Amino acid sequence: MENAEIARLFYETADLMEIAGEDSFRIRSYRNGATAIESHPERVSDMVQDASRDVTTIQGIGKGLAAVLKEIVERGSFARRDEMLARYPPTALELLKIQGLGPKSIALLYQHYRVSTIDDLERICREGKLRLLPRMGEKLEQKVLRSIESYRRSASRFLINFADRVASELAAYLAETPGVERVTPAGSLRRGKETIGDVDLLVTGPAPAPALERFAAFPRVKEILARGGNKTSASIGHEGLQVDVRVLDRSSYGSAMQYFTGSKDHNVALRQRALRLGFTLSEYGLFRVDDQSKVAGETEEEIYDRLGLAWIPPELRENLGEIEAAAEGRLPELVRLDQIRGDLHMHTVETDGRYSIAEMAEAARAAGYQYLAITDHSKALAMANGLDETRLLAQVAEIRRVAGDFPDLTIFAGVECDIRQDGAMDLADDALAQLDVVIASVHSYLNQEPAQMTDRLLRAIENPHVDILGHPTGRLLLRRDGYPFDFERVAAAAARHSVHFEINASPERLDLGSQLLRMARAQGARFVISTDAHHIKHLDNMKYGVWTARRAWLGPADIVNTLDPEGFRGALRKPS
DNA sequence: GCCGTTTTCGGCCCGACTGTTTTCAGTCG
Repeated sequence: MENAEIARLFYETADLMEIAGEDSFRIRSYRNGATAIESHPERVSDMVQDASRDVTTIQGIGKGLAAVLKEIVERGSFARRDEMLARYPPTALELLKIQGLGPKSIALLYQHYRVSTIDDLERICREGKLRLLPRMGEKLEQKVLRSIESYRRSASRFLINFADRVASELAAYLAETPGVERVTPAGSLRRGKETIGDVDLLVTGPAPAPALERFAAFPRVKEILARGGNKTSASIGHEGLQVDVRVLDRSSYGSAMQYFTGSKDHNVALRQRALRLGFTLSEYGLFRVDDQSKVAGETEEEIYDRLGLAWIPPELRENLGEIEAAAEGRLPELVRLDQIRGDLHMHTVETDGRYSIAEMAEAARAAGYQYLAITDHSKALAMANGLDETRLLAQVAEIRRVAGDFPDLTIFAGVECDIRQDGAMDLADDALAQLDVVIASVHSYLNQEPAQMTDRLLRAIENPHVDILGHPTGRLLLRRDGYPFDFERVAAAAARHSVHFEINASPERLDLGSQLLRMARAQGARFVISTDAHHIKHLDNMKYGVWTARRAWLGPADIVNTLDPEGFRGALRKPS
């Protein structure tokens, strides 16, 4: 069983326990355990089955959860989960996603009205029955109805490029307020998470408060959700992205940045550390416990410093070992956007791109790159007018010709070759042999059995011409899960054959994601970050790929396209 | 249910806002 699946059982049970009103510390232990399992680089179910291994060596797993793990591996569930599911239907968990309702209210709704689905909840609200329950009223009823609508519309998450664009636009708008000095995004956007639930903007300066008024007057505000002296929340645009704007005093700007950047798990661990050292940490600063005197707050650096830690890059703040690493001075050197020297996956008008080879090269030059690879689709992707061998070789000649006009750039001739149903390449080996770079990607038959998909990918990796595995899981964020396969086996094979995994920087993919990247690196794999550009403006997406790599603790040495053109050429495999 | 530089027992992160109440529980981040 995969770690993600075990973690899901833990999270689900913890949520149900919360509705059941069980001990909150025990619930926290289940959640901590889930996080630990989720991010563990090796399959925990394998450890459970190996008598010589001990799962309690994993931080957050003790005797109790070890027994639970054993039960899960044996029969796919465990006693406490079964007991919870007997008390509350699993659909009740969905109600936790409705804003304004928490576990207590959900328990109450279930007790009084047997509400266990979103549809039940909507009916109860419409009938005016929610307001009859203790501590609930008409306003909550309206809020819940609005929240149901928004939940149904979008499942309330957004692609990172959309959130990033809204944040930049608003930051520029708010920065024009007199008295405002700085506007900075915090939250999951600053951490570079794959998808974003809402955007936090922090505003400071000599007199920042008027920024809240200006925010409320922003033309694209759809609905004001909350309005206080320090914070205004609104949903923006017809998409309804929630943006929270907070105004802050300069003296606590650093602590607020730290606090609102999160993640929650990182902050909890940091506050625990603060307490051990005799401090208490909040969004207002770091204070001594004994006399409440403030010791830090203006900058994040001084807060981390007073806690005996190096400053931790936001992408690492998930409480996945970064605090320990910062304490011991062994934070990794993370790859930076300015270290990327080439983009290795892009399409042209020859298939489904919008620009010519020369225009793409021009855009790559403008992005400051030393090289690029033209990698159009192969013939199996008929819908995209994919290339057969003849057209491909003609394009190679054309690439070589255009390259003459760009003496300062290396233009690699490549292809994004389909991996066929059985793992064969869509183009003949002698054609692939003419190319500098071959990306192999799956675009069809996504519903194969995991074992079949594993064999398919392994066969592709074994083809001596293949250099890169393109968007390796095929996922589309918020739309489609990746196809399942034995990731560890594929990663080990990729490492063995020097086939690099692509980190596809398209915000719709971000594939591989940070979780699998860490597993792949543990197997010895290396990576390229590419944009899969179909348009010159897509080259700008490189930064999202870099964020994803950073979230996986990857450094420049892990990323092959940080090398110069000759170095990169050398890192490609040579057919033996 | 976890964990240990004070601890194998007794702790376990912090504050604002909302709506419903008149002193605060629940939710949220």
